Amino acid sequence: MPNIRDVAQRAGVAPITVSRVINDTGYVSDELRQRVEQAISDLNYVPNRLGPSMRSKRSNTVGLVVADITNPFWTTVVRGVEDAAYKAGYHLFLCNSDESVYKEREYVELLLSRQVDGFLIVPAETQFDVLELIQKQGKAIVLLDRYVSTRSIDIVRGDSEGAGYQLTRHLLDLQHRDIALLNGPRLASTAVERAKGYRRAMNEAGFSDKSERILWGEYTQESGYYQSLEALQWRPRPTALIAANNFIALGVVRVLDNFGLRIPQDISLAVFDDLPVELNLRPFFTSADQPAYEMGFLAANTLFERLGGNRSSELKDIVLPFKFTVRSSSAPPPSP
Amino acid sequence: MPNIRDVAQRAGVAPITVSRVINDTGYVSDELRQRVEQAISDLNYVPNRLGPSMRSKRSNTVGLVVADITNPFWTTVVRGVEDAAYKAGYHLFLCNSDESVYKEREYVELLLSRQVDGFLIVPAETQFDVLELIQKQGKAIVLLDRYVSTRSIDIVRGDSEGAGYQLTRHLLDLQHRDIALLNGPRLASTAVERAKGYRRAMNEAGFSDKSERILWGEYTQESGYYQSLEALQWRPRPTALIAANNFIALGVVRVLDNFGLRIPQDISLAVFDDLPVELNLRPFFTSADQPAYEMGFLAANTLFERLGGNRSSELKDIVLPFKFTVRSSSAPPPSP
DNA sequence: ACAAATTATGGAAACAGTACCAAAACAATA
DNA sequence: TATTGTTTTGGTACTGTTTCCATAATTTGT
Repeated sequence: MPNIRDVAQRAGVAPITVSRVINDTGYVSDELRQRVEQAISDLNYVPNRLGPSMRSKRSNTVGLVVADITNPFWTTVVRGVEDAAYKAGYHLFLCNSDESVYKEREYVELLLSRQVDGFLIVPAETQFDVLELIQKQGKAIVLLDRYVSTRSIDIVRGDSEGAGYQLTRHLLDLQHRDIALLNGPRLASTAVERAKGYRRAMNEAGFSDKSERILWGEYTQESGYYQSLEALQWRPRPTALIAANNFIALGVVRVLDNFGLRIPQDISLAVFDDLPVELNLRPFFTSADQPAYEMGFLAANTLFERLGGNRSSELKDIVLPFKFTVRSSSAPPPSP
Repeated sequence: MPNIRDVAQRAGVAPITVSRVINDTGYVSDELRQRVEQAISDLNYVPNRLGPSMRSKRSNTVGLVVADITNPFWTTVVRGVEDAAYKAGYHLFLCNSDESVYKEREYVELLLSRQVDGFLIVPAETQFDVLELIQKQGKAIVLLDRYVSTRSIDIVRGDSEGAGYQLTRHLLDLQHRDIALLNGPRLASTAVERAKGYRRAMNEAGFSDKSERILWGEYTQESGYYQSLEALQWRPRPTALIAANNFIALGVVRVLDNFGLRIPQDISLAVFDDLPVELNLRPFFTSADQPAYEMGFLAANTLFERLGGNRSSELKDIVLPFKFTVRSSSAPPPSP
């Protein structure tokens, strides 16, 4: 692989002149420019951006750490990030944390050593000390959807609390009284917020905190499966379930199918963030959808802005509205 | 951000000694090692891997260019790649080509200038001259699923021809005679192969090439929508449709729903690569599933092997078997 | 006791590009 | 003609780390 000196030699100029041709900076006569361009194409020269990155301490790369790109919600977020990065001339390092704090830390350290300019992260837990590490290195961070206890970080997130309230309220309005929330991990801020919204709606409807029916678990289909198995054993049996994400909902449906319980005739179901409509054969879930693509796009642009210079500007906490859609998975409870 | 010299100074040693401590190479006395480790933690020192990358011409990064991570099939492939990369200590640059040759080229050039060690690519078209560019730079490539006309490149792919044959054969066995294939782009090798399999089955059943019913389009829901609109106008109307991927199938379902045509009573449907089962509420499509995760995992490992040294070994063309599952979207044609 | 091997440490150079400074050639102005 | 400004080109230094080589210091072998 030729370097800038090889090109310079072939064109009979100094390396710096080649640099000027490539980057279109400074003065270069037409004659030299032509000779340089010829040499570049003769040698199939591709400039090496590692050198400049070392000097300028800017790599134009960003680390993207998500829990699992297999989940269509995050896929769409990633897609938004990617589009924004493409437009802004940044490149993405894709990392899957699998909700593991250990893997998260490992990735962050590796990304730091690769000199990424900034981070887009979905933190696995609310306690997030890796973050300190990043900030000590003077790198920018923007959180995706989930916040952490240290609040001094930019974040772009969905309105989990509001969505929790809305879904619960919808079921209450249908006259449900026994509503179980099949929630995500206690350590995910989104799950905490969803529970908050649920509680607010329940309290407003005159239920005390004691009648809370919250099951903490994970954002997986398996978790949804076991959570609904458990919820169905409660007496009185819940007449409505709220699934804290799309995967949990899928686990729920499997269980209800097994038990021969019809949705919504026997039991109602409302869901957070849903599958993207285009993946759904026949849209069915009453759901509160988060604007996944916008979340990714906005978060990335927030990061790039920070990297562009305005480090001083105030902390951002962008909360995106959800879209509530009533479909056929919710109805009034069966008459007793 | 401190560098290795800062650490060395603080520990009262030479930079090279710090390097030895970090990488656990060569001889270092316990005393110095301890002093160095202290200095590292005092300064929050994170080694910069850009320097060594420049010297060694190995960045331990790989460019991953896919058409669209929004498609669950590719998402799963990417996930397989990511897992393999994590294990092998590589980092991934994620790029979305959107099936555009232009974007593809742009990304490849950028990735080259970032000194990636190799490429994992889903080529947008069968003609792929960007590839030459890569090979001229002496970088390794492994293709994902789709081959290109120049066959001198490693590839890991699904058995598109076999799956095409199997799906068609299944419908023929059910006594369908008018079977339309709603296919992907003419320039995608997978679509070409799927058509081949379809033809082979049709010919075997005694149909001449003239009775071919192939509609070329794109691997999108929209394309599936318009393709099925067209196919339904043919006389005799097809009694069965084959969708060349999951998105096309979703477009088909939308149209059939609109027309009030029941699946499979009025018309049968068989599908390539399907949605991952875990995303399907109630699995429904008779389908030929490609092993997406394995494809990504194997392709990545093939690349890492090449990067590990055995450049000389012979060309690989790994064809993965599909999984054929009969579900409720296919049945005998309605009696006339 | 002396040579040889082992352990321990450091200096210089190299990777690729560009920012900064220097310097020449030429044109325009006083 | 002298001065100033503009255009054009190049030399040097710097980024962070490690490979290669050199040089001690210490231990082992005979």
